[in-house]
Amino acid sequence: MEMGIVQVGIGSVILYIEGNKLTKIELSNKKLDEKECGIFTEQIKQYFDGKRKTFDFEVKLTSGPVFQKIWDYVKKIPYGTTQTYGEIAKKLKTNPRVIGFAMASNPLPIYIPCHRVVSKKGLGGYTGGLEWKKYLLNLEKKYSQ
DNA sequence: TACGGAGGGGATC
DNA sequence: GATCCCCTCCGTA
Repeated sequence: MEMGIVQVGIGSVILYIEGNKLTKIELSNKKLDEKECGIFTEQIKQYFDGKRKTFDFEVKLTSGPVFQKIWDYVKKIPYGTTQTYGEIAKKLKTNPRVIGFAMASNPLPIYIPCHRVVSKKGLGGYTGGLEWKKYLLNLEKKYSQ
């Protein structure tokens, strides 16, 4: 299992790579030492520089069919925009509750832009902490203009 | 089989 | 507005 670390303004992004595929992304609020790891760290860096809006490396997702569907849909939410749990639930003919659960168990934040999924009333929650969610939304807002 | 989770909407005060 | 309550449902243990 290989590992890559990218340092960003708010903390560090830790990437876990198995074979040629990204298996897990972890968000840390600590400043960790950077560690290059091929296209994975490269694309993440570009994303945080506002130079990249989509990722095209291989990933490994292991979960049930419903979550796969939800993640696939979330991946298609355009850069710089947001959608509510309710809207997505309606599109996929399921419950907002299920969407929330899918986001919470999503192993690949950023790659699957769950920060673009917000609650109808506010921000909703975020696995790596709400600071990250705000940071990412702000970043995309800044670079999508 | 039971349980919980990053929501939503309606009823009520 | 602010609570409360009930809906609903997939993955994990």
